[in-house]
Amino acid sequence: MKKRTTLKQLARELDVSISTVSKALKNSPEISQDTIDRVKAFAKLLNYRPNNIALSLKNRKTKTIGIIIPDIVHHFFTKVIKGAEKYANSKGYNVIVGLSNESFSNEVINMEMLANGSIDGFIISMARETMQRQDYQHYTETLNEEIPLVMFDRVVAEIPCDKVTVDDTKGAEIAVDALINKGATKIAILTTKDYVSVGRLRTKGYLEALKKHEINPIPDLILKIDDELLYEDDHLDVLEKQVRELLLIHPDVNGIFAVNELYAVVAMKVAKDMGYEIPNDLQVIGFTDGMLSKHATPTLSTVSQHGESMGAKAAELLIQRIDERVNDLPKEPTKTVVISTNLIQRGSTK
Amino acid sequence: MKKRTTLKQLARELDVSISTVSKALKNSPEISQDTIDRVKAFAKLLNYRPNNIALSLKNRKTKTIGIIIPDIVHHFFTKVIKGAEKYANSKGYNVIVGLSNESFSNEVINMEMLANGSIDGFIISMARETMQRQDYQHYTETLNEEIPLVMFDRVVAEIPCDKVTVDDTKGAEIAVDALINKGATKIAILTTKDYVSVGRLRTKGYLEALKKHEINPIPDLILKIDDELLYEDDHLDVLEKQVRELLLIHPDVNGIFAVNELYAVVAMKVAKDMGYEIPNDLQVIGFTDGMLSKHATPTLSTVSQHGESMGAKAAELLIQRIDERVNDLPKEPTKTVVISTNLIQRGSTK
DNA sequence: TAACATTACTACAACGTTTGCGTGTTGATA
DNA sequence: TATCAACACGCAAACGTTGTAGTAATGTTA
Repeated sequence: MKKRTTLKQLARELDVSISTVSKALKNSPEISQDTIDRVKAFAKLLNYRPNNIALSLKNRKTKTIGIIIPDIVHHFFTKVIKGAEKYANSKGYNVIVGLSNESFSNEVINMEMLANGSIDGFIISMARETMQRQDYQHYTETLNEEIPLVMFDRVVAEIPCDKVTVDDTKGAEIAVDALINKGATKIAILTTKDYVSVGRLRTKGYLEALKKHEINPIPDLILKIDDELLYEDDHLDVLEKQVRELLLIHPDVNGIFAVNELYAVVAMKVAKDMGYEIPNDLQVIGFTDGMLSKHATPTLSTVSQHGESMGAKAAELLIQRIDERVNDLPKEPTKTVVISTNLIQRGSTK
Repeated sequence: MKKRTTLKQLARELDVSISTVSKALKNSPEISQDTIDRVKAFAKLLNYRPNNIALSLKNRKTKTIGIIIPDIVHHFFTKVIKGAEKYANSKGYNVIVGLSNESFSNEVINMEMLANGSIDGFIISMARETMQRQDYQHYTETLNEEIPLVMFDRVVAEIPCDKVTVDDTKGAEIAVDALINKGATKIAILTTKDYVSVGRLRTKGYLEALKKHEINPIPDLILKIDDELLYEDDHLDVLEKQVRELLLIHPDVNGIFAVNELYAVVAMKVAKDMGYEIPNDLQVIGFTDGMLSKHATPTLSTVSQHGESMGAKAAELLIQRIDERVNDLPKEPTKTVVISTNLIQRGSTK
């Protein structure tokens, strides 16, 4: 294996010491201009570039952050990565992604693979299985080892770390409020099982909006979908069937709020099949602004989560913590940044 | 900053040498069972884990690969990452992602950030700007430094490295062939400017299918869209306008082949607006099987690229090269693996 | 009992950097 | 001409590992 150019090689060929070469490349005043020029010219010739690994070892920091997400084939997470990567890069950091694939053990393994010095900190959104199990040991261990950790979107109160979330409750409330103001009187919600924090919170917002308008919630209209394997192709059928049943039993539903865009699009599809005209007979609002919302027919009104901002904010918080740790600054109390949502009105509402 | 447990600490506390600790943890026969047990117990107690960076420095390999892609908010690339990550992880590798954002300089910067020892090899899909400029210096430099490089999807013949592509020409040909067999007689293509290799190749396939059926290509029906900024929201309007004009001038077009799913979905939308009924009046096939295809109305028939397989294959080729390099094995000639596409028939074709 | 083998360790170098400190050579000053 | 700065550079330690070579203290053999 060819070895890359090192200081040692430059030193040998130039017949000076390694330290001289190192210092010359850094324009140290200890070194004569003459030598500096010689060293630099030769270094350029041999295309010398300092070995990052050696630097990481010496400085005890890697300038790399790890992002662990449940799934990358998912517009929202993708946006978050983009935002985080952009911010991190601007600060000289690289980004390693780990995919938990919604599995607890994958999440643990991924974190262990990285927590051995490969990264300076983590940005994490919990795997579904981790939420179900409520086993957070790997997070606390990470924090015990003083590896900074920032959670986003799917967070949990028990872990004392910085967090970036969306105001799920408020976002849902605003969406349902909008449906009501646009004339919807009987509104269903397509949500997830309660262990998914975002599903729970958005359901809460739905209920609050109803309450505000003095509408009694009807249990039948609250569809808690088991999103296990939802993104696997076959399992959308289940969702379709449930929505169809709902509309058969309650044909006068004239508003649907879905906690993600996929549910919303599927609901629209079913409704259209059943003869509903959107948005006249039935108005629909989703959550998460992705490709589907933009290009569905009709285009889907949706609550935008600003994934890119979330990613950038998470990276910012994390890098602050890293600095704090490296420079032994006093520890600030952990904070939770709430990124506000906003409702994007499109064709699925009046 | 609290320091993590190191061999040195263990050694000091156990009152043995560092090497003894190191060897004990590896069950070296040089060390007595007694000592091995003591060391291991103590190591466990202090939660010792070897520092990866130190190992990377010593072994001169990082067990990390870099993936540079134009954009992560893109279903296809996301699939590729997923496939690559999965394979890489199974081989003990981590994945760093770099986003070029379609910009040449970002691509170069990202590669330079990583080519200083942070990674063992690259998996790359070219930025649009790089394709336009045809400036491949950073690739050749990387190869000169003997850093293995595997290109996928957007590849270029000039660079002597392993490649993973899709049979773009064949895939397009099959799609257009299918349209013809299903009764389409006047088929338009929505493609990109020629510097995008996949656009060029898919156009070629389109032409070949026409030729096979002895249909004369009509220049008007070949829409080469400038996809600069296409994924930025505003610029879809341009595409819409072009498709509308095409259908106004040639209202008897009864087949459309689009080189990606977004073009296809937009085309369907315009056509529906203009009163076409899909698939009866007009059949549409896209390329790349993503979320949009699955959930558009009607669902979109599409040529699947098998992104995940591509990613896995790219990672496999790369890791082979890394092994080859590390173990000083004889260099195999570079190879190009073509992943075959297949046509997924959905609602937009008869 | 001298020579040798075995056991169970330790020392050291190396991976590629950075940096504080030491040092030899100049030229200027007293 | 002895003293001293300034200059220009080298030395060595450190970051955390691993592996080779060396070494005491035993036990075995002739």
